[in-house]
Amino acid sequence: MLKKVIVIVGPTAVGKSAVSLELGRSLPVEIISGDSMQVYQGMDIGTGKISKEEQKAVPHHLIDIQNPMDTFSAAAFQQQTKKLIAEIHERGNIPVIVGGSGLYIQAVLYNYHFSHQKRNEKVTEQLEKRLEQAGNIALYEELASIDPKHAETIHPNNHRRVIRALEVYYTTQQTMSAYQEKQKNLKPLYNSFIIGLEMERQKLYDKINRRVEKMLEEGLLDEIRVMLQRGYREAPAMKAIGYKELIPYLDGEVSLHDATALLKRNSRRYAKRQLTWFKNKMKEDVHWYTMEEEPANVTAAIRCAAEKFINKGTL
RNA sequence: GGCUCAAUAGCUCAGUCGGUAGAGCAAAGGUCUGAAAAACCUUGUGUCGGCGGUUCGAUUCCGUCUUGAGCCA
Repeated sequence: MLKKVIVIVGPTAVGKSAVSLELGRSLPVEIISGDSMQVYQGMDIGTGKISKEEQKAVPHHLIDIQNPMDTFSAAAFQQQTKKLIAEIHERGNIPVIVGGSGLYIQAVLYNYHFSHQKRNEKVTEQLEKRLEQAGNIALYEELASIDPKHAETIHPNNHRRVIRALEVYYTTQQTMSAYQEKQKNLKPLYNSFIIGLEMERQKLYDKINRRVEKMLEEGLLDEIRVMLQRGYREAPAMKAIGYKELIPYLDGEVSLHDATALLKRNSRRYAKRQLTWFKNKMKEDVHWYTMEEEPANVTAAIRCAAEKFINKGTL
């Protein structure tokens, strides 16, 4: 019997956190953030973290667990989340994973077997150097001769994935497709109830634009200044939307107006990418809810469905 | 009131020596197995301001009207 897990997914700014807090108010749940950027300390406003008080009202996990200097990863998320889920079940609670990082959540729910080899940055760097000298076609052809099947799924311009595939091969002597071959018939790890939140596109975009304005009012620029003072300029986490667009403004390279416009646009495009992931990768598993005029009614309906799911059968 | 210039994609504009059009941005769609808020791929959306005239054929030339900008009164 698989154990129960509730999941809330959806594009940025639809209101996932609010719904999760509502569930937490009346159901025996603990919340696991499924967000690749909320793990980082010191990045609060830009990543849309809920307040410390709200975090206390319901137990929250995987927020502020990582120094921005260190890279987090889908595999690390998977490992920690599986452990957390077991602990939460032991306490007699139901875990609620809420977030918008598709790969992260997918890796947990469908039990992806990542290659045993961690990312090896030295090898990556060497490959990046070679790419610069020899060009992307050369590296791509190298991959094609080693693992033609995997190469077919990657566009030659997608350096990152070409390099990663080569890196896996050179450090483990196994091809990417060999790894994927082994996990053809993966079964879901949990009995999961996946709630998808959506909203009419234009309304979502308006909400995103407003949210960006609000973040600025709340002091996003100061938050970034502090991050820069602490020496995190080159940290991978600073590639997050909200940070990477405003740093050039703080450096005096672009106007605040232009930086903000870019930030809004990137947020909109991000929301669209999230939607294509959830709709196409997890489609038949997601129960969609539309967050329209009366969010309170939708939230109530979701709460009801979640309660039914919790009470159905055994834990 | 007179003169000049403009009016083409959601926006900024290019262009057609007359054969119904194309860039950038915005946008849409998609890919994804250890950076995923990352990285990458695909796509042109149009009464060419309205109405007439010339012409086999007008977005292009001519007239007129409308709107906007500038100049002169």
